[in-house]
Amino acid sequence: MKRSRVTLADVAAMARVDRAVVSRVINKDPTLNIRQETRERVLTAIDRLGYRPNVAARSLRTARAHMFGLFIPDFANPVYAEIIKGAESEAASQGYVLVTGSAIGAGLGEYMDRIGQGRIDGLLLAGAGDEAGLVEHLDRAAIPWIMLNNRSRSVERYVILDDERAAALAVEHLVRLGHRRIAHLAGPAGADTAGRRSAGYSAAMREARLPEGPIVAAGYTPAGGAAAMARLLDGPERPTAVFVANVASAIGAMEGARSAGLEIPRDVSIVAVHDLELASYLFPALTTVRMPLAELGRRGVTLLAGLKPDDKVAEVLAGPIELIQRRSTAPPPG
Amino acid sequence: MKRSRVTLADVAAMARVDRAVVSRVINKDPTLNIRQETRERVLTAIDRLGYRPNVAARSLRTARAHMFGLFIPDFANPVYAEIIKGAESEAASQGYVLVTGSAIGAGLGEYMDRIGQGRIDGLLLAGAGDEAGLVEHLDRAAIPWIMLNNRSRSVERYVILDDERAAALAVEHLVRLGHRRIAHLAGPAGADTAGRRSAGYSAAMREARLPEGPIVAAGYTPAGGAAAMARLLDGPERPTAVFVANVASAIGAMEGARSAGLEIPRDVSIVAVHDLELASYLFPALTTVRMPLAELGRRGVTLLAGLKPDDKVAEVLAGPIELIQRRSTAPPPG
DNA sequence: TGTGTACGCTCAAACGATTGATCATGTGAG
DNA sequence: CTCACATGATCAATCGTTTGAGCGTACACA
Repeated sequence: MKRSRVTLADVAAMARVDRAVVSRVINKDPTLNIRQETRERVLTAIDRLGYRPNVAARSLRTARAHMFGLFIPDFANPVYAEIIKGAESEAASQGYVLVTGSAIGAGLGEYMDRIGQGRIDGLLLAGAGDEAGLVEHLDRAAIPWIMLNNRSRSVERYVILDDERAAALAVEHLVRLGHRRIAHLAGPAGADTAGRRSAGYSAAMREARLPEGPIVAAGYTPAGGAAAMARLLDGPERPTAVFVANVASAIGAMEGARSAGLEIPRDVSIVAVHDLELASYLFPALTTVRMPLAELGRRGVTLLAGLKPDDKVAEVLAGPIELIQRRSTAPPPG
Repeated sequence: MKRSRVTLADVAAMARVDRAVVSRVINKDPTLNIRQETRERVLTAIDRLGYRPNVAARSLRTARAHMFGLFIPDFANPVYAEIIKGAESEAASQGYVLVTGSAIGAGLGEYMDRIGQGRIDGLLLAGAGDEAGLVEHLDRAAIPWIMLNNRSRSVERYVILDDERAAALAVEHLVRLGHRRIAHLAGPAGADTAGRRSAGYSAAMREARLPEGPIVAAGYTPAGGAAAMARLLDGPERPTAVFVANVASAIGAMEGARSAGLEIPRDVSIVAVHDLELASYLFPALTTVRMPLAELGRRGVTLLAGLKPDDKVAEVLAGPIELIQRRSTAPPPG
């Protein structure tokens, strides 16, 4: 491993041209008029020396880092994996590097301080809430940012999915199977996605002229789902189906139902929002509503690339939302 | 949102000192001798102007980016989430930013090109194989790097876990329950972890004076696990227990067993390497061997911070490895 | 009075790439 | 023969920080 500290000047010297020429060749500057032979000398020198541009110098001069950040609450939640994939591939095709970070033992504020100024050209925030001071922190950083999957209360700067429609699809599926007592295992009280899915649930129930079943809120985790399911099944009129706001809670919800001595789907049907590969391997395989999460990440990057600090973004991403029927839903008992 | 392009010079002007003083105050330069009053003027100015150091300029000057990279194959694999968490928190406490990326539609080579030179001070590679040209790419980048969980064939530059011991713990658990026909659902043929876990399986079987059951390799995915399990159960002498090399494949393996009409653990016991929150919510809850994955990430960062490009690292991380007994293992039938 | 030295700062040269301005040379038109 | 202009480059300022070296003042000591 040899300490390669090759600079533009080294390349220029080898190719017997000015540094400016090398720079323009690398950046394909259209104003550059150059002989084919000279260009080749430059290219050969770059190759022979193994030259790679120094990002710090370039960023300093151009005030652009060609890097976007993506901030998520937790890597363990597989739902974010999809978003990351979409965002990464779109960033790559636009010539940006996407870097993903999460807030472990540190809020966004501290994270932004460590990121510093000029390291990233824009920030995507997935799953962030309306934490106090969040917007202020972002604005202090003076870079464009967009929230994914969260309609921030304070500013118009978000891309979301059609969660209401996703919820409606799930509920309609249950109604079509013949269910009438459909409960709702909702997301955490503060979360915007949770609110929209609950709204979709209510709308669909109204549409079907059914009374809203019991509704219990829980975090988007298996543990939360299990606890909430226990409470749902505790009531006098046990629901025959449950619409779960998130696949992670649904995994816990299934366990909760089993602990209560129920068999899925014979005694209770379960359908959840967000599809994962995992869903087909659960027992029973979980019926889900697939959302275009990768597309959400992709769209976020695209918007970010063309965004100025004061621009507004308020978009509900159009994209395929479909019910993936598996084995966790069936007609009600009796 | 105001375009904050505050520089050292602005701060210096406001505090009526030289830029050098501001710089030294910020970096807590011990050689700086300064009056308390002056220091306070500087601090106030920084605060009033909302100054944040420009990372590009700093990196250019110091040739350090204070950023480490972590490269993983796939965000969807929850095993990496643990590694990321450990690495992120350690990086933060050392004053580094950790950025995680994966190779989506691009190999490490292209990724490194986009990362450029000088953006990161070191790279952690988790789950990378011995792909051709990998080491060359890394060496061209002229930064320290370490492989996690993979004993690279070509260079001594890795931290791994004691996979053999993990496998032995799993097998011993099965033996203790009374199993004698213990099959092995191994990892992908090329993977180093797979090899070590298989070695551990063989050693433990030998120790118990049991014949090695059928061994089938599969990728670390649910789909791979399901297919492999089908083949395992296809033989003449059906095993009464299966040691699965990875929790993701185990999820598929459980489904494979069910498809074959078997009940877990009544007909077949299953134990897998790597614990996840998810494991308790599967049906039946999966017995696993917990490995110190977060510690692996943490250790990687620590080593990276003190590594010079030519240093060697070859470490088997000592750390707690324990069997988490749940419901997927029981005495053999009969 | 001269000298040593500690204090509390300031000066200015880097770091490596980008880019508007400039320049030398050759060619064709008038 | 001169001017205009295209071609194919070069020059040099600039981005914002860091950091070794330097500088003025005050005070102590001989």
